[in-house]
Amino acid sequence: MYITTTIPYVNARPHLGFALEIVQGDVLARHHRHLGEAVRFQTGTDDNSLKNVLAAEAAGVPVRELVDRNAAAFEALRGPLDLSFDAFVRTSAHPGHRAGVERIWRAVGHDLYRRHYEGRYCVGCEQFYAEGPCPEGHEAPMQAVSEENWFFRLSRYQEPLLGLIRSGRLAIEPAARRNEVLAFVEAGLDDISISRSAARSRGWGIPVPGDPGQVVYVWWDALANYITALGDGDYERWWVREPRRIHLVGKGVIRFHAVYWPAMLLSAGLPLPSAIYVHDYLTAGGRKISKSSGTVVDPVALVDAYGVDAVRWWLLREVPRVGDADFTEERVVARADEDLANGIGNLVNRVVTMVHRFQDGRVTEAAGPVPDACERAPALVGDALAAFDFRRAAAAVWAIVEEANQYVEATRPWHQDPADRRESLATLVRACRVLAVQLEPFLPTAAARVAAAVSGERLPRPEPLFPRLRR
RNA sequence: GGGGCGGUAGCUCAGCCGGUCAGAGCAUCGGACUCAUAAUCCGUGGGUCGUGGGUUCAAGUCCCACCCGCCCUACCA
Repeated sequence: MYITTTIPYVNARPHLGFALEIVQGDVLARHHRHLGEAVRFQTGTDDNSLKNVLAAEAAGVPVRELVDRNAAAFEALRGPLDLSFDAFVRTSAHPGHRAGVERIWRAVGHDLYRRHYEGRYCVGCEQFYAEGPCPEGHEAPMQAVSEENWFFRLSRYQEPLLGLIRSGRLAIEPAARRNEVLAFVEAGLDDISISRSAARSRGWGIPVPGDPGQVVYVWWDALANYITALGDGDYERWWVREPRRIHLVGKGVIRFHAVYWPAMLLSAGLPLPSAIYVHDYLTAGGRKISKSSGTVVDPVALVDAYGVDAVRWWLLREVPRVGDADFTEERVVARADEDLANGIGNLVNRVVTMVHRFQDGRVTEAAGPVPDACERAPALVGDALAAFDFRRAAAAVWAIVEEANQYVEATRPWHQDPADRRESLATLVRACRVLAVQLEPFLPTAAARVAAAVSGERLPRPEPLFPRLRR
């Protein structure tokens, strides 16, 4: 399975919204590796946008410097968020990217033409708008643009796209997003400008092959990363032979991924992604996350404050598949205390403590069945993740904890005779081991701690696995 | 203007093709237990399922209109 996240602009440091996407990708990647499948999980940064140029100008630093610094901050999410991406692609630095963009440009040459264009461009969106203020609320004034650009005959691909999307060969999830894209395509597609003058780009970006006065439109450039970052051999492996090529994207960039990108690929005669999963946004305290309103949440600071387990768990356990989710630190803390400290941590702790108190740390193999949730979890998690429902998947893992605690209450090992107790504790230890396995894609380090706490014939001394964050 | 998605217990939400669907979790209250990070387990509370019509033997569950929120799209003025 080939999984990608979008590659964010690096005009600023990463915020929690991107953390959501990359953690979701990480869970998918870990889950499928767990199943023994070959996985490539790729992320990166969009270095070439005009937005980055303007941010650098505003900060009074060279573009290269600002881009390098912020891109490093994105790549550095790996540690704090426990990410397992296999490749990190920077569009201004990856050795194969520029050549790949040029190759694609030439491959779609039959669909390109030059045309004078006038429009109003929102740098915040990296997109043209008809009139009125930027619908996304970006404050930078619209740029009146009048220049000759390269255009792509998107209009040719209306019917092919409709066929692909309707047939499901290009899956778009959730269904509401698929319908949204269909409605957009059915309304008719205009050709799109895919270059800008080098002057307007301040010389930043990838020059149009054979036309150094023009720079490739940043979206065209950025989308290409999904295949340019694959070397020749990997391209074949991951974009041609691999049947599952999945893009994780936010709702704001759906059109680029579900319309422009597939059309590019069709024009170039290349395979399309197999699925696009569109997640919605996080809000912070009920407000849209934005720099201007001071609602930006730094995922690294959150991890510093509450730990990676609390942050990942909240993102996975509470963010719904459809619809925005509201972030507050209180919810992160409450969820962590409830599920991690009082739930998983306490369960493992009470089980291991009993094993030590009653059996000197020794545990045997369980003869009887484990709680149902242990048996059901793998299938439930698999089904939920196949539907990109991370919350439902996390709930299936959580059910193990719930049933194991119920098992403790039902058997009351401290009142059992030694033989029965040995069986009860063996069952509980086994349940904890299953829990550790199932938890791994979601909370890799926590899962390792759980596994270590219940491994071996003689268990280590119990230690709290999760700190209580409040109370 | 057109299209789409939501509006279900205090909060967050499940409820697919109509007939135990009026539910779960949290919070509240009560009880149990003592192995555990005062953790855990059990029970309880009752909300006209946005509003008004309609179809049906039967509607959160289908149809129509309207109100509210959000999204996509187009832009009349």
